[in-house]
Order: sequence, then C-alpha cells, then structure tokens
Amino acid sequence: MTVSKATTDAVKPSRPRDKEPGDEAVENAALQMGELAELLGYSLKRAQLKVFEDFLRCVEPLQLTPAQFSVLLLLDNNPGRNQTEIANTLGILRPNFVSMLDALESRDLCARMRSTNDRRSHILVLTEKGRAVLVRAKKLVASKHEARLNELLGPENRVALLEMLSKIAAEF
Amino acid sequence: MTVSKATTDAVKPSRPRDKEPGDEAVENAALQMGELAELLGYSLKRAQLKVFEDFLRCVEPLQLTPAQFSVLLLLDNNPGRNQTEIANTLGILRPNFVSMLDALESRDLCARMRSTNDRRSHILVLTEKGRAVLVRAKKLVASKHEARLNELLGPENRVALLEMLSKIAAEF
DNA sequence: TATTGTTATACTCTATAACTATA
DNA sequence: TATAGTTATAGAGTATAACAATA
Repeated sequence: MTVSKATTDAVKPSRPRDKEPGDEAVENAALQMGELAELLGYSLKRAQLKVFEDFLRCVEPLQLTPAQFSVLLLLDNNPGRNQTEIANTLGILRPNFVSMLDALESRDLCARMRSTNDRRSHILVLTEKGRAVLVRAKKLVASKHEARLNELLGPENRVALLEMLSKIAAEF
Repeated sequence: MTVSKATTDAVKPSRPRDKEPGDEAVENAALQMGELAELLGYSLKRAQLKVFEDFLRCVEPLQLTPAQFSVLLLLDNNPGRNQTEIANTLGILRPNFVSMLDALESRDLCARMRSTNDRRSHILVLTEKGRAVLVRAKKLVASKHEARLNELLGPENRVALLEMLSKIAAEF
C-alpha cells in the first residue's frame, strides 16, 4: 500500500541543508517534515492507519474489520440491546449501521429479533457461530495484534498510551 | 455530530450487573464497552477523530483541512520538490493529489511550475498568500489546538504520547 | 407527535488502471 | 522502456432527509 511505503519514507528525516549549487546527486533525499513532526494529529493519524492495517492482517483468517469486531464485542457484552443503542455507542449512524448488520447477519454471526415490548425495535443477538468467531478473534487480537504492540512499546508504555488516548477520546 | 455524541456515551462505563428481574426502569444505562476499553486501535481511532475535529475548529477562519495544512507545511520546508515527492511523503496517492493541488492552487495558496530539467515534473511552490496563510495557520494551531492538548495532558505527557505515536507510525 | 429501522442519496477518502508527454 | 502528471472510476466511510411501522 502506498500509505505504508510513504510512512516509512516520511519517518526517516535527513539533513535540512539548503540546496547548494552542484549537488544534484544528493537531490533525492528524504524530505524535511518540519513542524509536522510535532503535530500530534499527524502522528495520531499515521499510527491509527498502521494499527488498523495490522489488525486486519492478524484477524484476516476470520475476515473481520475493526468495526465489525467492535460490533460483535458489544453485542456479547450487552445482550438485549437494539440497533440504535449499539450504533450510538460505537459512533455509527443508524442508517449506516443497517448495511453493516446485513453483512454480519448474512454470515450468520448475529441476528435481529423483533422486540415484544416495542415492536419497532430489533433486539440484536450473537448467534452460536458469532460467539465462536468472536472467541477466535479475541485470541488472535490478543496473541498477535496487541502482543506486537506490547513488544514495540513495552507493557507500561502501552498502558500509558491507552490512558492518554482514552482521555482524549472522552474529554477533548 | 453523532460520532461525538456517541463517543461521550461510550466513554462513561457503568455497572456490568446482569439484568435482574424487576429493574426495567434502569434499562437505559450506558453500555458495557468490555474488551473494547483495552483495544488500543479503538481508542486510537476515537482520539484521532476528536483531534481532527478540534483542528478544523481551531483553523476554521483559514478553511484548511489537516491534509491541506500538511501540504503547505511540507512545501514551505522543501522548496523545489515535485508532486510525486510531496504526495509520497504524506502518504497521498499521486492521482488523489491532483485535485488537492487544484483546490490549493485555485485559492492561490501554491503554484505548479514546469521543471526546466525534467519537463515532465511540476515543481511546487508556495505563493506569497500561501506563505501568509501558513504563518497564520501555524499560529492558530499552536495557540489554540496544541495548547488545548497540552492543557489536557500536561506538557510531559504530550511529548511522551507524541513519541509513542511516532514510533508506531514508523516501526509498527 | 416521536421513535425505530430503513431507503435513498451525496460527499469525502482511498485505491487501481490507463492515458499523455516527456525522458 | 520508464516516469510524472493526469483522467476515469470504483469502493469504503460518513452524513442528511424522508418514509413506513409503531409507540
């Protein structure tokens, strides 16, 4: 993917010298990132892309995107909830959640059930297969994906990073 | 925006108790995030959305997106480069960079100049106005955007966060 | 009148193939 | 033959309005 390749290029800075006459040979060096290296949002975006790429690789045998994984996880932890509640919690708009659920339901990972209390709403439930896939996905994520992050950052740094990101997501 | 609203909901966890008979009144509580609270990629994504939202707000008088800001910054720090070099460094695909440049050029923020050495390539230059806008943007970003992040995290945490994100972007 | 799920739609991002003009 | 910029296009992701069924 071009993004990954470019990320690598972008991350090895080199000398900032002004172009002096007579060094056409050194012309093709890495570019100066300048103030971009200090912009939190920039690194945040690049890091997020890398982490999502790795997630997809690690969980590839199960063909789950990060968004689909988060839906299955939430259904497992919150039985008896309807589409609006699940979608809102994940920051997914209700209209966009419809096709997401269609995809999961067509793979027999979850099912919609008409609520008896309120016949407008669909109670979402994990199927047997959905639970099994979720268990396997959690194992892959823990043993491959999060393990790699732990290795790169160290356990204590990983926790500190998670805390700061959660704080930004919640309070910023 | 629904995403922001949902983010807030998602971030205040509550008790995980099983649904006991006879508490229909407490039914509408915040959902359990479960293992999602430990998933780095999830918080990374939510944090990134928040930070980009704030960037747009802070720099709104100049009508610059994070991507456009990064292009102007890179042009300022790397005179004499062509489209491919700038696009690759930012992880933008060359075809997609064309319309981005069209937008910036139509606002007289930068210009394409045929290279005399290699008449295939366009050397990118900031215009006078582009330089002025960039200076104003940098001030807004520093005084409003990054300042708010500094306030939320504290200066030393902010640096630690930036280092970890850069490491992930570069090495993960 | 309000809400749930849904459809339709549009706009942005991202991605690939192929063209043109130069080299 | 290869490269720089471009066009066309397709697919995700995200956003809003409006409708039918139900409350």
